[in-house]
Amino acid sequence: MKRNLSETCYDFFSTLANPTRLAILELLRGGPKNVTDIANNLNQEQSMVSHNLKPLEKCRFIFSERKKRERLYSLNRETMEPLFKTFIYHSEKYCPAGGRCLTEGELREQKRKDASSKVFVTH
Amino acid sequence: MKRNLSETCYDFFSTLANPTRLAILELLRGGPKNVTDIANNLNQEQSMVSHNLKPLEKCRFIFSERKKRERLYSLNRETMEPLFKTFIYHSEKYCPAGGRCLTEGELREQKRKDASSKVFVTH
DNA sequence: CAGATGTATGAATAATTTTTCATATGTAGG
DNA sequence: CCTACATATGAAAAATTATTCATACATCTG
Repeated sequence: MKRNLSETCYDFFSTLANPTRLAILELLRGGPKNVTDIANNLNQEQSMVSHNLKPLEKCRFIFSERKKRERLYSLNRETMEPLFKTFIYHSEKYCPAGGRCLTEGELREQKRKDASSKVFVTH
Repeated sequence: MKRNLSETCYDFFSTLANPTRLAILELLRGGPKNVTDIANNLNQEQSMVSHNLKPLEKCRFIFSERKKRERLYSLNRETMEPLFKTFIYHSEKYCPAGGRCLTEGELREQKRKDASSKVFVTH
């Protein structure tokens, strides 16, 4: 029952496509934290943090273990660091507009640059 | 005006978090295609394909160039291949359930395995 | 075991995103 | 310049996802 990339990737990327969850992942780069700490750090409700931790753990971007009363969440660095690295490389090379995607005008400008510097690749 | 990861990553990952767009990216691994070809291959409306091509190009996951009447879209392999590679590695190691995220039961089972095989990392 | 602390859950509402359909724009050829 | 082909766009409707709030559950401590 092999499934193709586009099917299997969807959970993976949609779990990452959320500002709160990305903020949690970034926070956990600094080390394991419990739910309350995460909520305080991000200025978010505890229940919202819990709701968002669930898909992150389901996809195993984070791990968790109980420690006394609390539950410590930690980052799956093996996956997340390469992912962040690819993002950073891409955004620095292709999206120099402060790391975000391009506006219409910026896109036109980039395409012009690409064309003149032969970076443009059509394969 | 440096922005943190969680802000800048959002466009990047949310553009990938869509089945149609993932299918387009996968299709373009096979080489450049025009809009009509993509629509036919995916059995989707042309307008829907166009709508989905836009964010992909905005984030520069794909490039495009006009060729006579049509417009040829091609994959930014430099970004997409490492991304797919990270996904495949992750899903094979952490989500052996056919490449998708885990169900409740599967997650418990995995955590048990992690614990016994010392793969579990808390950092 | 009662209370305190920490976390998870369900369900309603709110917000965002996707899809569709009609139509506009852009380009090449006769 | 008229027509056909190729692609893009806007706006409404549909679908999905996020957020909130109340409350349940689980664990530790005295």
